[in-house]
Amino acid sequence: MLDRRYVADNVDLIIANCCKRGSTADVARFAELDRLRRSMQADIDSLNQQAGVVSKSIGKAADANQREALKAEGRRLREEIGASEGRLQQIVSESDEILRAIPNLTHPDAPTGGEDASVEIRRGRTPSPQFDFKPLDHVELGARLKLFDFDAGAKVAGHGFYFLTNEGVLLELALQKYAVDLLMREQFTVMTTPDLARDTILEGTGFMPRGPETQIYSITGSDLSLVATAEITLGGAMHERIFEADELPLKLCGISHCFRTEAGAHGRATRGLYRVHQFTKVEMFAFTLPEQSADMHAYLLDLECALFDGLGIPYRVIDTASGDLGGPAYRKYDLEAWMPGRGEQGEWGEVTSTSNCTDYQARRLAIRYRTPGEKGTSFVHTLNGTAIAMSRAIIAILENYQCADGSVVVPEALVPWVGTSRLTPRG
RNA sequence: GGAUGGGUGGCAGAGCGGUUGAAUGCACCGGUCUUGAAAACCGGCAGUCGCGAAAGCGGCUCGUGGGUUCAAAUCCCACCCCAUCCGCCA
Repeated sequence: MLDRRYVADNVDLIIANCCKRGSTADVARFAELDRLRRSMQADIDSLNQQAGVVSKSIGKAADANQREALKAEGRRLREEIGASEGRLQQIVSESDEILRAIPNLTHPDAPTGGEDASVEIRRGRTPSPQFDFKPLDHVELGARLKLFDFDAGAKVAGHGFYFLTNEGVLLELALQKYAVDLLMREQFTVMTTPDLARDTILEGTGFMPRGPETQIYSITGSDLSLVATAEITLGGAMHERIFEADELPLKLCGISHCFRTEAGAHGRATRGLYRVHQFTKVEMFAFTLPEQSADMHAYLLDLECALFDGLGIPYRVIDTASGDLGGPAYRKYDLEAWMPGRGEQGEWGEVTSTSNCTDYQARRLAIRYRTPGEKGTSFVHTLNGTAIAMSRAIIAILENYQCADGSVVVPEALVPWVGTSRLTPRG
């Protein structure tokens, strides 16, 4: 959420930004409502003041007659106030709804436009593999190696769910340990996190539970939803927190399951592990001072690169275009890994993403910091980044490390935990 | 699921229906003292919204929402949250 005052004072700028972002938020309507709100607030304030004066005078009334007259006057004023407040409340709630839908500002260097406008800014250290055979996709590889069971997943929970089996499990555990080890070396505080969160926390983080187009599973009869990412819980963990400036930046890393309905995504790259309703993810999250967030963002991106370089997976880095940033992000970088088994010739597929949300999440989550010697508090900046999303990392590993005989080499970095350097087909 | 207790300013913690936006302590800021620091002492110190160029003025806020009243942190109702104990349980 942006600052109400800032939006009201910069309507043209905000409209232009919404346009870049592909947001349909009715900013002009917001501005109109906010003007109305201000003038009504002024009226109510003055009525309140009058009522207060009347109330105080009752105690000093000369006689019973005067007292009754004053009481009547007070009653009349309060009724008038009540009516005005009702109308004001409607205006506020309508304008709030618009305000919440307005996306964050956009970094001036972020490319403008839709998905096609996104810009590749970097390649990973590992070149794309050249096969002298027709590479298989991860579904086929996994079937031969018995790494997952989609039939059982569908039987138990429906399409989009799966069981990991055998070394598939070891791969996932290895990836988690690999990511966590690196992040602990980088002084992140590692934690496992709740897989459910209150709707207020989801909303504070910029997710919309229970809408018609929601990506979120909700628990009926409660205000809880399954989290779509640990970003929600890690950000929510500091709800209403006031940091001392010297406590920042704070770097957290959370392991959670992620649940997504993927509403409206049917038919699009739904094969195998690519788009599933549940996966496990190691997520990075940072709280910073405003002046630290740009550097932190670059740092999170570097860590994502280091993780995938360390796995020997080819990837490219995308500077996400304005129309694809979603609500909270001010700027976003995606890592897209090369997936040789996708499509006809192989395709890039998103494996991680890191966003600088500036103060957009912090405002709704009420996460602030205090600077010694300065009055008041300011909102922190929040950033998030995928360390490793298990399902997609597994796709990238299987497809890039496959051999002509259907075996798959285990990335050097994972061998200690997988316990073998090669996965071979089982009879 | 059952029982009890509790939600007040950055924290801790008082609070009689009107003079309490809120005692007190801690923390914090400024000052005196000191070579410096500590201690002691003096002073200041909630947030937010509106009007205003500013100084300032005014409103609202004591978990949330309703109610009683001229007037509610204080009385009534509902709900939410937190803690502890009991039951169940990995």
